[in-house]
Amino acid sequence: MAKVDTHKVMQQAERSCADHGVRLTSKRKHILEVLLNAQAPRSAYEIAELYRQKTEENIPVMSVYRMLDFLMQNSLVHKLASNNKFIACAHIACSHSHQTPQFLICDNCQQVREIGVDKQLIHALEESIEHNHFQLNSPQLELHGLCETCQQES
Amino acid sequence: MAKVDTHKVMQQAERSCADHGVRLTSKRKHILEVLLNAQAPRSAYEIAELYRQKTEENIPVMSVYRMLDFLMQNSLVHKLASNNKFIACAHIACSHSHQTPQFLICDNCQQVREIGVDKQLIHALEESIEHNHFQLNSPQLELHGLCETCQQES
DNA sequence: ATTGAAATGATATGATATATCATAATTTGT
DNA sequence: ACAAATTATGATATATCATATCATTTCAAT
Repeated sequence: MAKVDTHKVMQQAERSCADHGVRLTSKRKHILEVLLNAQAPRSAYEIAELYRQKTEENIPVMSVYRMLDFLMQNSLVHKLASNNKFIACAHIACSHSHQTPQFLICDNCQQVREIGVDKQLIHALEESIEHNHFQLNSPQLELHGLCETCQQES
Repeated sequence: MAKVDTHKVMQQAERSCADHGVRLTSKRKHILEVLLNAQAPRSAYEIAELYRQKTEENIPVMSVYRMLDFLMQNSLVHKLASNNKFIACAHIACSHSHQTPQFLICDNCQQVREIGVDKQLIHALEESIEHNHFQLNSPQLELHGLCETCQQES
């Protein structure tokens, strides 16, 4: 997870929500900040705990799930289906529109990189799949392996 | 899920286990048969229920998980991480060695096709990823969308 | 200020998965 | 054929992830 300028990202997130006429409430902001500051993907329950530490207020896990849903709908957060954890989008502050995210998940340290897989490659993948008469929804890829640091350790 | 000759597949599974010196017990066989006969991926709890119907014997879910682990280790079953369900490998009876599986998951009818994505494509994907200094474990891809039948219905 | 809509809380419960210790079945060495 | 060791399975408890539902609060528009 590359370091991000949390403040700048939050500003961009607020602007993006304002532009879309949706409300980035202070609780939703806290959730997003928790994820931005996290060093790895977090489960909803972990997020609730981090929220408590950060704000000294309890938050029901139910609410965390709802806020995560909101943040996902607005492309501020992604869910990693392969381990049931959530991660802040790495491209909130980027100007370009969001493409389908691709994740490299380190099975040793759990860190995740959100990469832009070559567009042509994705396109080719889609074509290959449509040969099978299958209509792709959203080709979010989650690829497991070892990050550079953890490769060196072993 | 294409129709398979269950009997033939089971024979091949037995041979494969024998070759590897591992025990395909009758309970493990039942679990595999349940998945071979299923029309879609099943959760461990669903498998336990199907097992009961098939054999008229109760089986603890804990045991189901263990047997699924065994079957996965021996490439007879795959787990779909994106929906926490299990599926029999579509290539048990194929002679060629198992490659990394790629799944097309229909979000409408839940059916899954295990396809061979073009090898070159996978290779290109791996290269792109290694540009990011990431060492891929096993690029199992799970792609969500609509199968041919369900496209026509909508 | 009133009202309607959206957000959040509270509570319950369902669904998925693992830890751990006990028992049974199978294999192995003699 | 028997005992010991290994492997497989059972039983029980509990952790973890997620959703359903109804109540209350907050916010925005008039």
